[in-house]
Amino acid sequence: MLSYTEENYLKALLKLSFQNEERPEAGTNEMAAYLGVKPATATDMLKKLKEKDLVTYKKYGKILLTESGKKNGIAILRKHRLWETFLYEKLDFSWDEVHEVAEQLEHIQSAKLVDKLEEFLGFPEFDPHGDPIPKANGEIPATAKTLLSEMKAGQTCKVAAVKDTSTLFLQYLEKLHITIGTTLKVIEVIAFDGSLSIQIENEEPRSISMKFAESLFVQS
Amino acid sequence: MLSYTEENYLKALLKLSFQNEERPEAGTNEMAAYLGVKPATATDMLKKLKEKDLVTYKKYGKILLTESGKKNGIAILRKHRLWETFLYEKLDFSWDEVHEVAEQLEHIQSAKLVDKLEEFLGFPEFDPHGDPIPKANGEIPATAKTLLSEMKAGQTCKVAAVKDTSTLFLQYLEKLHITIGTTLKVIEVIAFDGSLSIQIENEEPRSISMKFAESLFVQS
DNA sequence: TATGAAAGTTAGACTAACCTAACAAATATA
DNA sequence: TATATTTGTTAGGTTAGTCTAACTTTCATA
Repeated sequence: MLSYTEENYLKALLKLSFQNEERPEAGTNEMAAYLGVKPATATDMLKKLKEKDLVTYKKYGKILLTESGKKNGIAILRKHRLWETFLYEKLDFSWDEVHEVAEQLEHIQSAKLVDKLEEFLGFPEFDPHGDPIPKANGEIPATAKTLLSEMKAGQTCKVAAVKDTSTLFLQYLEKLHITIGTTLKVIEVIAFDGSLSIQIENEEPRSISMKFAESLFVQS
Repeated sequence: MLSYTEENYLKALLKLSFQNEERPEAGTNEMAAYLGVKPATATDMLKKLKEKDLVTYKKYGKILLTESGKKNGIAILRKHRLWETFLYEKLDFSWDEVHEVAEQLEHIQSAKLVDKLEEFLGFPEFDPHGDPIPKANGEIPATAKTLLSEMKAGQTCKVAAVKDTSTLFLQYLEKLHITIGTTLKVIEVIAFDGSLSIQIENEEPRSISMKFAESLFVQS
């Protein structure tokens, strides 16, 4: 049985490994920063996780999840994303409100609960942010990797997922009526600053920044 | 903000106060036994709760919830019973499985979550065990107080709530096809041992023990 | 009403998760 | 390559919640 905190370390490591596929290992400071604790605290916990064979860890070395650690981490991510979906779909939470509550709900211990919840939601493949929901067996559905910023003028695409899940960005998306599945047409690409002119569904074209275009995954 | 443990102490005290309306106060040992900790541990925590003005506590004295403590306790009970209802109604959990998971879910912090959940469930007044679900304002719906054992031969009633929520009893009820709302007719009362012969809906009459009859609340 | 049992408290210790301050290793760069 | 910066570790301390063992108060009853 893993503690609340141990689970958070595993999830953090998993998320960090997703952020950079080529380099799935993380450093102590990186972990600490991600979790909002001091590096000394992370060092202690990493030793403990190593004892439990959840991570590979050597003094001054990089940290990597073991098979067991990965399995556990994925299980937590699965719960997190299923709960996010529940909050969004069934309880009418907005895009930017689901994360905080799901952070708590993901630690509820009950195998039956997760599986029943998944069934209740109709076995969704993606959460409200477009992130893939791991299956009970640990499989993770394939996901779009194309950024809106990679699109060329004239191309049409659909919003597949958000890369940046900060409240500010999510609220901005809501204001623009952009959600998962929204159709976007790239009207013009401004070479000068990487900004784009896009058409959201059938609305008037509007300009968005490069930062914005690099924060949305799309599917053409 | 209350800790997980503090919340459990408040809920325990509230439940103990319901068990005996005339005597809403509890003792240290009683609390400790209920929570599965040692009396010394309870003493420590009670001092802490007193500092926070959640209970009235004096050395060697009885313990009582303050207004604030009661309000907090009721809020937790509300969450517990709403989650139980969710698990039973929406996720197909059985009568005896809901409690354990709800014990965890009741500690999730989000005012919005509770209220949205209540709305999603259609503002239920009673949980799967027939216990009243406190409203957002702290009001607790009135509840049946008549025990099946108080019924006389010939009387008909409906099951309103279970007094004993032990797994063994709940599973036995399921086996007998008794649930909240089931109609029971008392055929005969055996003076010798307090056992009853009852008819469950339209099934053949069967005999139940006094212990059984004292564990079910009914409404005539 | 004196006294032994029951109920409750205190003192001291442990663990998990955190911290700060000081130090050590690794890495980047002048 | 020597050194400064970054990264990571160690040592020692804190808090919440728990424990055991010894002690004190209260209460029931002989």
